[in-house]
Amino acid sequence: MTVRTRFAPSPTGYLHIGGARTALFSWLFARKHGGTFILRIEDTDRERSTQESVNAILEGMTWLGLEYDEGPFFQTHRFDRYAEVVDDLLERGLAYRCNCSRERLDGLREKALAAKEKPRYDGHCRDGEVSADEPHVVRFKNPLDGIVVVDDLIRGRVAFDNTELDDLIIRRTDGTPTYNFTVVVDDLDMELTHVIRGDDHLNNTPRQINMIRALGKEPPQYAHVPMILGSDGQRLSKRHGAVSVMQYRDDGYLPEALLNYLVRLGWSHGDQEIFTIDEMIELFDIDQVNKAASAFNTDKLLWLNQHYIKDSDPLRIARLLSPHMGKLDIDPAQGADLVEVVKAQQERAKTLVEMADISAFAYKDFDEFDADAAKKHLRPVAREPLERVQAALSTLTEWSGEGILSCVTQVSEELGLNMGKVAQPLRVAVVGRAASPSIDVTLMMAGREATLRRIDKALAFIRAREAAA
RNA sequence: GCUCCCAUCGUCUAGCGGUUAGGACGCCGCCCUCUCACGGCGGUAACAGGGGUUCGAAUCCCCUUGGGAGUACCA
Repeated sequence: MTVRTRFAPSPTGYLHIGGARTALFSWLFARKHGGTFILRIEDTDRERSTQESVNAILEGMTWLGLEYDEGPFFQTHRFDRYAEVVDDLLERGLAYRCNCSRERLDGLREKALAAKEKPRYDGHCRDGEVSADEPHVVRFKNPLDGIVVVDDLIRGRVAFDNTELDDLIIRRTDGTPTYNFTVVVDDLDMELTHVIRGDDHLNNTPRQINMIRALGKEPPQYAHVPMILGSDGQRLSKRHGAVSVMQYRDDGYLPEALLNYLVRLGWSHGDQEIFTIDEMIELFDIDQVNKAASAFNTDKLLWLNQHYIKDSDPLRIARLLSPHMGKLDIDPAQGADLVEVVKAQQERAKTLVEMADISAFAYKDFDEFDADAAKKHLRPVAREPLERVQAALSTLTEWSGEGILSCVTQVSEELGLNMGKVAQPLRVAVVGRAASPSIDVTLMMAGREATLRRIDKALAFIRAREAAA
């Protein structure tokens, strides 16, 4: 039997972290077993579904590299099929028309709550004959007794009593089908073997199984993955910190870092933390997935992102970094070789946004010195070292790392100072702040002109300071 | 309220009857060092509580507590 899994988001928003992980697990499971991964858009809620969301979800999947083999299928394109199945159920007496009023339903609900019971439809129309000509919904005839067992790949055996379930609506008054029903029809029609989805669907599963059985079929295997919580331990939701996966791209994260982070959220393979995509596919196993919800932790994502930035081909990083430079009004083609910049900054940046920020000095002058750095390093004592190093640098016939370094060491030796006493003021003068790659690389990045010019500026700064003292 | 699910360091987790309860992120030291990083070394820190079962429980069972989900003519 070929494995067939699906990811079935509803297009009522962007692809968020939780959805992305569910998609990842489904995708990995299919890939591991040489199966098929299907994308299905559950857009039966026509009020809230938007094309914009569909695009956002597709874009997110693409960015993460979670390519699907079939789909995307849209449920709104399958209304004829759902109608057909509802009619069949109706004919076979496994579903019935119901015209109970909103008021009656509300009353039922209130009464149940007052009696400390679970609100349930009472089956009022179950045996009645509501005409197809009057407004009505169609309800599924849920078994009245017995238990439904969900053999969950992650949770184990979970049993529900049929008396806890009621006759759910499968077709609305306006003729459109409802979620729990379309899922059943689709999962069956698409011949899914494994349904991997969020924990929040566990309670829907017994109803779905009952419908599947009514349709004369056997349910697929289920695996309900736990939720992802926000860093505060609260549930991640659209209104609570669940940001779009595309936001992570914009914030300078690499897709492989996000994927690696996500796969370790709720799943593990011994003590291993770093997984290539191939390793994930090879090692992933659904029954190694944790049962407990887990909290999203940005620090760890940051660590992974840095790891992947550090380990990646500089050429690729440069390509990904480019748009972030653009946001800083920098055209990387004008100035230092971006690939060289990446090589110099690879182990200094946790995100591409940060890398762009700390590399800007190689392309344009900064507005002002970082206050702390200037206070500490652009002091009167730094004046002579700066003047000397500037003089030495200006005589360099070739602007090279070796030449730059020898200027700095030579000046520090002449003045009997530690190299830091020369390099730090020089660094602050050229970069505007106290941290940058090694001094030779830094000056190479800034270039001869900018270096000499900025030293002038730093010297002016020191003189002004002396004058003020 | 009712039904269902869950519970190991702050966080992600290993553990699947016998371990000094391991790793990772973070944090704190030290080393490296022209700064920042990287890297190396070391440290901090957990079995929610209570009952059982057992020669022996983080591991199995029950209860409590605490989280979460569902309870829609949403998905």
